[in-house]
Amino acid sequence: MAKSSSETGIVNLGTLARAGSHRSQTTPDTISGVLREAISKGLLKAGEPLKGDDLARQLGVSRIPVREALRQLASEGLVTYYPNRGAVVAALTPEEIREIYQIRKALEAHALQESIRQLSPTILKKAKEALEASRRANDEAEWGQLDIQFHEALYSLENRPRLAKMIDNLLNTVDRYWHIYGLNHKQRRVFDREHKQILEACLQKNSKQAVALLQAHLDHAAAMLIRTIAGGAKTDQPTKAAVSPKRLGPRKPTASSPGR
Amino acid sequence: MAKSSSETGIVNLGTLARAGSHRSQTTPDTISGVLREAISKGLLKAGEPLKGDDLARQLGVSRIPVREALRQLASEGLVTYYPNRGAVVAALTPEEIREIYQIRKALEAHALQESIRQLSPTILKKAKEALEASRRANDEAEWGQLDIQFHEALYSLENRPRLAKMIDNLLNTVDRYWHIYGLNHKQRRVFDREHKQILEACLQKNSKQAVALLQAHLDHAAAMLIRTIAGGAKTDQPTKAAVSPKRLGPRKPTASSPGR
DNA sequence: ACCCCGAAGATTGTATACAATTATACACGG
DNA sequence: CCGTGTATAATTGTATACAATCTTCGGGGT
Repeated sequence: MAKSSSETGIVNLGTLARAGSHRSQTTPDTISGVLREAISKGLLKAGEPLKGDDLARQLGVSRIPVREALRQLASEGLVTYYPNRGAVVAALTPEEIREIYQIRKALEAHALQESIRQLSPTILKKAKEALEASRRANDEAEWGQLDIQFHEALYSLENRPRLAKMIDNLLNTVDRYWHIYGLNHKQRRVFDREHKQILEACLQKNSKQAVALLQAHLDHAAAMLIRTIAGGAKTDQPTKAAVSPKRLGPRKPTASSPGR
Repeated sequence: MAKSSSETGIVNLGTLARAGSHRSQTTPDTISGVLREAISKGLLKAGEPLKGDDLARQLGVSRIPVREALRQLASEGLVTYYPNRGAVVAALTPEEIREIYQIRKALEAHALQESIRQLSPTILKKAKEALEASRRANDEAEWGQLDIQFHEALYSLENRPRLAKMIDNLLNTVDRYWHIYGLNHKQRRVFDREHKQILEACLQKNSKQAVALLQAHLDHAAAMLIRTIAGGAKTDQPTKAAVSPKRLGPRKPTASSPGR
């Protein structure tokens, strides 16, 4: 078999698979985990084709489990599936990002509201520590992790697995744009102050204010991100205009959603 | 090959596949559509194993596309996947149902709030018609369909595909319990009155009240459903205790969720 | 009788092979 | 030069075959 055209990017997924904490019980889950991380961290560019053969070879498996992983990611919205033409990393329009942040606002506000009455000192301490650690973080990725830890600590998601999954899913979907533009870094000051305010409201069990502050925080983040993406000359790919190496036509992707 | 043990229930999926509107572009989507419908309509009982071989034979395909469909449904939460032991129809505990309704409340309240300012007369008329048609509906399923139409008309989900998908997904997940217990029928009066009130608030563009009424409506529905399930001697299966023909052990299912 | 162990059957998991579809390159006619 | 049609290559989609795992059932030991 002659070498396949483009080796699906610069990233070595095989390495990621072995190095990372992706030792799942099943092969497709391992693969979807690796790809999820690669996508949410911005290592794979939006629009980039995810070819079954390439991925399979890089990961040392056949295309069957790869297909299953891709289908799962498609169902999560991280990947767009074009029938008979394969999967590409999902590209989000500013409008979609806006929608996602609106949904996040609704879900996370709900999560915090429910959580705030039963916030134990232990949890509050954990949130505070994440916040403080984030001030000392010295790279983008670490700050992002701690940001998420801070938020999720306050939400008390342990007993609400569905809510947790939905929020995580939305986070994963937008995360990469923060990484790509290095926005976390630029906004650290602002976000840190907002986090501090939210935490204070939680300490005072002032749920109304905490929720309002959280919503404002998410609004700011969304506005920042959308402004950067829409306005920024620099779109998704670092230098050259290669959004879709093999550009995929205008055909619509599978809805894959419940039909009503 | 000797005949496989149990033919995956009483339902003839092959028929459903050909009869219904499940002519999707891809085989796995067709299959997931059929199964989604069968599950959400309550034709497949909670805990019932979904064996790859059976489904493949009934649908006239191989197990490969079936596996992909099952994985997608697992990602949607309609099916629970036990590694190396296959998939079963997801069983919801009262606690999970409560969680789902809380999430629905958050999402649908958001949807309605955003939608209400731009509700056109056309849309309001459509909602009203659905409501009126539901009064004339003479079976469970039809009423359910119109109920959903009424709600979704008011939410204006056309421009918010992710939100639409998430709401639909939650609906699909809990729907079968209403069908199984025939609860829609018993609650028609109450629900109809509540729908009417919501519609009136929308007509007056009173978004605050409309949202409050919607939330109360969902709270009532959740309470009703949970009371029935938890209290009802009749659990999920009609007569005999056959929740899991081949009972699946206590091993945990795959999380299949983003790992943090 | 009970429990532990092992073999047989059933079922899932995946690699391989092939069919179907789509993209690409190139010659041809306008 | 440009659009069009056709051959070729690349890629996806799925059936089949086989390996791995799990469940069940029965025998031997206690």
